[in-house]
Amino acid sequence: MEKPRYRHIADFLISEIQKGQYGVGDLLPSEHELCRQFAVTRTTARKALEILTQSGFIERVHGLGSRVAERRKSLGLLNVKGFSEAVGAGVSTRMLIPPRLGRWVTGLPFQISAGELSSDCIHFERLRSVGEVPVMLENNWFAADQLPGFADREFVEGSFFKTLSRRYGIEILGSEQVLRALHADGKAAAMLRVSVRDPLLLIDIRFTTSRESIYIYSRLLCNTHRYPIGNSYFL
Amino acid sequence: MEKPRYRHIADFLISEIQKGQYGVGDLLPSEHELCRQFAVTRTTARKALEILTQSGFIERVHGLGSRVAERRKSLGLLNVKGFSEAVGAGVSTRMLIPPRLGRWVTGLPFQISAGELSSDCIHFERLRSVGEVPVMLENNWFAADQLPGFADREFVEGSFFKTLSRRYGIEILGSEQVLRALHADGKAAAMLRVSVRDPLLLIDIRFTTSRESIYIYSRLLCNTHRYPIGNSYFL
DNA sequence: TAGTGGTCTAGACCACCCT
DNA sequence: GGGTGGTCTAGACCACTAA
Repeated sequence: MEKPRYRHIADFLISEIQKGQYGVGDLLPSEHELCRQFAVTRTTARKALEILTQSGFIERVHGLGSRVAERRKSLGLLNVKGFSEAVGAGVSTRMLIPPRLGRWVTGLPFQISAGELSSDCIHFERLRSVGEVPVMLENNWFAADQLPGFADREFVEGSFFKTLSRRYGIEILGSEQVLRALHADGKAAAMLRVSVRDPLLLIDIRFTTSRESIYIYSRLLCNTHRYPIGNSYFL
Repeated sequence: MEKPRYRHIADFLISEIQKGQYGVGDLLPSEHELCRQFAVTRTTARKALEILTQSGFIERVHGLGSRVAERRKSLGLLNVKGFSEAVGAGVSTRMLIPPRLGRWVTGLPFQISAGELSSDCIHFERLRSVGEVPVMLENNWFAADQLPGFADREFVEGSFFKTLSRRYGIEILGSEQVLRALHADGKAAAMLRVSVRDPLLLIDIRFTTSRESIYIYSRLLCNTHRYPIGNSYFL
């Protein structure tokens, strides 16, 4: 039942990175250094570093060390290449409904657990644009009792995921997505500045996190006409 | 420059699985058995098995062994949960244009290399249905010179990917996808039995494979009205 | 050249599965 | 109980990076 030592070491290093003790590009302690600090052999220290590698926290360079990596390039479809990455400079985000207590969404293609439903729900809505073109209407829901004080403070660097990581030590581990194409209704058409009945892409996402009981539910409504949604990943 | 021993062992085991020496659910030789066969220590044998685990070839069960797994659950969007898996029994595939030499597609959001363009192109088109409902029109393109004799034989168990794996030893390693919602044009509407201007989901995919020079290009046109496209993965 | 990560050996103890 | 995988130790040699 005890956590293995390599897991302990990995968790420690991850929390250090999340706390900002090591910035992007910095070198983590070497394998031998970790062996000394935690009184383990290199096999064990290496296994810990391997976890960080495969989770995308570090890149290992032969002869140099373990370098803290740019965080996750493609986390499902939410990290939208072709707009927040590909387009880069011209991307902006406007908060339409700031985080606050609200009703749980209905109609998502995921089962929301009884535990979650018994908690209050925090919801917020944002509009993402490329230049002056609105391209994505984004809604997010999650259980309030797991993230105390969430609604009271600004996001870390304007990023929801950075806020989860830095403030609560929560990492996104994976996601489940359901995609549909549909006609724009009146409200969506107005928000995304398209015609009613124009085709839009609806993406429902359930993110799993490093805390077992916490899921993040997102619904993205995308105008893909000018900026299609890109997504890549590798096994 | 020499391949490490664990890589040798992993490659050997993968080729055995691809050749069908071990079927789904079968147990691979145990770690100790591999140690004997390849005259290595457990560390090395384990590292080989870890590669197979992370590539999705096997599942390891404590106290039992390494069991050959059902191949890849979520390979990008092509392996469509919510229809070919979720719906299961009622799924059918009809070959509209069997594999044959054709023109390279234009208009995909990927750069097709000069090497590929200088080769002939094999193309085929399939229609996938759930029960009587056509839900996806699928087109595939790839360089003919890399897969000799491809057009001359039937698919292995009706599966394109199984054919690549069993016949050519090629595994899909990852994919890059671009998504758009668009109006159905006349041809698409007829094929998918929807109205002209109904919203459809267009998915363009570039698959990377275990052979560096080989890519598979796919274009999927999906009627998501009744059967949305599902996709999940984990880091 | 000193320090780093990559590979590998030869053991050990334990928890788990099956019979 | 016998075999399996999970964890861990205490070394070794090598290739790579940076000063």
